[in-house]
Amino acid sequence: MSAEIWLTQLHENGYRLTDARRIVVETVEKSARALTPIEVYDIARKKYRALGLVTVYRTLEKLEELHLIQRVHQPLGCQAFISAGEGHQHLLLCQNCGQVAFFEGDDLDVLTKSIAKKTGYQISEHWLQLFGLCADCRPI
Amino acid sequence: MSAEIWLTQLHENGYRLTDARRIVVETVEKSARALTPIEVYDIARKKYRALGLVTVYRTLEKLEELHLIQRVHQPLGCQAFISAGEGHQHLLLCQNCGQVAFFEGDDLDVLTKSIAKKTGYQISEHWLQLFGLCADCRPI
DNA sequence: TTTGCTAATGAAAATCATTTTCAATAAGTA
DNA sequence: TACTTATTGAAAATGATTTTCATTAGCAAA
Repeated sequence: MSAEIWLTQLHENGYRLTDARRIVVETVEKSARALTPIEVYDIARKKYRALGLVTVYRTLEKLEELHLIQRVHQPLGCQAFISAGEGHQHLLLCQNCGQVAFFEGDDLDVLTKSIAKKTGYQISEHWLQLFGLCADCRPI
Repeated sequence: MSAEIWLTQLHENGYRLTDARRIVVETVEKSARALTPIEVYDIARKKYRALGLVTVYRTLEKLEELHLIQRVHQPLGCQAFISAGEGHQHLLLCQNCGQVAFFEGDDLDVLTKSIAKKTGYQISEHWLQLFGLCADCRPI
């Protein structure tokens, strides 16, 4: 997914294309790890000094609404965002460098059905996230 | 797990048993759904008027540290706590009433190993959470 | 092009959750 | 019972996020 596609998506949904939005989109889209609003602000401001933090919050909000980015939940906090994978994807986070990898939702169906039977719940969604060390960070 | 056991755990770890702690423990332990600090405060204060919100925060912090409660991550926020299950457990949340059910981590090993192979990550932890409607809330 | 409407902006203020500070109190041991 | 010190609640401080508002700029229509 490229920055252009994100901008097109914004435009098609009635949002105007501004310099501030272009910079925020580019920053988030480029990053291999999840970024908090402040981090986006700090990085983006290197290229666009006038950018306001409020605009970062507002742009992230819109990108999330369009499912172009997703919030990443971690033990230390849940304010960071990463580019959303296409389709139903799960996250794999490197605990050392923060790099995020995506993987397919594969088969949780069997587990889900068994849990539904045991608990009486009607299950409609699941969150799965793995933590570990990426190929670069793990010990040899 | 009963409130008494939690209090014993606190005591054994060098913490004093106070009325404030007893009330907070009882409130969280009794609840079938995850409660935020403010919710704990509001409920607990009905029985113990003098309770301070700060004490709620501090008590929850200690209970989490002793793994007696755990934080629950949800789309709308991640500040709520629920009594922790014993051993490695996952959560199943009712999207209507908020009730929380626990289930065993069962076998994610196969999936985990396959993902590790594909991505090159060394995987050490996983988070799995299911959402749905509990037996009482689901349509007939 | 140029114009005009209005969405979008950034700064400052407001809000909300959480943490820190501090003097008074009370738990639990000696 | 007395003493030590962890714990308390109130108030202040902090930090993240949201709201307000006057100004600016995107972009559709002329």
